[in-house]
Amino acid sequence: METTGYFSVAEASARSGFSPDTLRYYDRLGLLPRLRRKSGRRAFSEEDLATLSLVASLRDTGMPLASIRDFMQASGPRTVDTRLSLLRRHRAEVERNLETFCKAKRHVDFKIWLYEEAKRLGGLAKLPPFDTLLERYRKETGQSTDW
Amino acid sequence: METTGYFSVAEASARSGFSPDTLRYYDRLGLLPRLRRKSGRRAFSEEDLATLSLVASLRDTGMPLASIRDFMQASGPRTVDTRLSLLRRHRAEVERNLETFCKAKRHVDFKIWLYEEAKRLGGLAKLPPFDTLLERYRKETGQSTDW
DNA sequence: CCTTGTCTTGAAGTCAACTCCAGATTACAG
DNA sequence: CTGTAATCTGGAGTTGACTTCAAGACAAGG
Repeated sequence: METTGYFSVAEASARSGFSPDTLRYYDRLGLLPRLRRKSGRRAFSEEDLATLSLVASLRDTGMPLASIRDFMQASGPRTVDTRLSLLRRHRAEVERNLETFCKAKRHVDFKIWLYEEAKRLGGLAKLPPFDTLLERYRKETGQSTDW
Repeated sequence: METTGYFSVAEASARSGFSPDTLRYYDRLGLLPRLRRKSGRRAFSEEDLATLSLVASLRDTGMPLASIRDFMQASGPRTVDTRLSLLRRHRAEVERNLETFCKAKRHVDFKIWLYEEAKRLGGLAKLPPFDTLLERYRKETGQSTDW
């Protein structure tokens, strides 16, 4: 149990949402350079948990683990500059991914609308020509169809 | 060259953005059930290109290729119902992914703000306590900090 | 007709991110 | 003190999505 201000792998797993195996894997990859050991066993501090939360966010926005490692291992007098530069580069990438994602989502939304329309009319065969459908969709939903 | 209304792998690649190898791979997985052959070679129709565009959107929103195959192979009298149900299930997933993604992005945005602040103050060590920083960030940017 | 470029296949290789395993060690409850 | 549960390590296995390869087929231009 947590009495020392440090957490075991199992506790860190419960608090971070990563599996124990994934935590050990991340440690091995060097994603947690400040993680300490107590008699051979990993002892996660609050700071390590905060690091894990950032790891999750970077990973969830598509940053490769190798880049997360580079970020986490940045140290020395230029730490701030290095990290800022890595984060800004990543944010640009994230912006592009979000754009791609939303565009693709709009395509999926249109397809759902289209099959709902087909269902209402009683079959795919009964749908009007594609151009007409696009027109109607834009009119009814106000969505752009730029995919 | 395109004279027959059909496209070779290379042409379909140019028009879809998928590599020729990826197109053959997708065909092998069954993502293009309506794709035909002319004397042994793949002949992509306009319809196939439209299918590929949807494949891209489904993939870009995180649908596994096996699920895309299931969607594309749905046929028979219940095609519309089957596809609608798959698409709706997927959209729910997409909604969740988008939520996760945006939350993670906000975390990254905050980190950038934090390192900019550290730079302005002349080092990480000069930053005020974390709670204070969160407060300031919320005030200055109007962003929630729910990560 | 012949060369050249594009296509075909099935199989193997790659890569990222886990995930699992075996065998050894150690902390803690009874 | 002893048994059990959690941890450790190094390494192997898995999954998904490609990517590359080798060997053969064939169409079109010169």
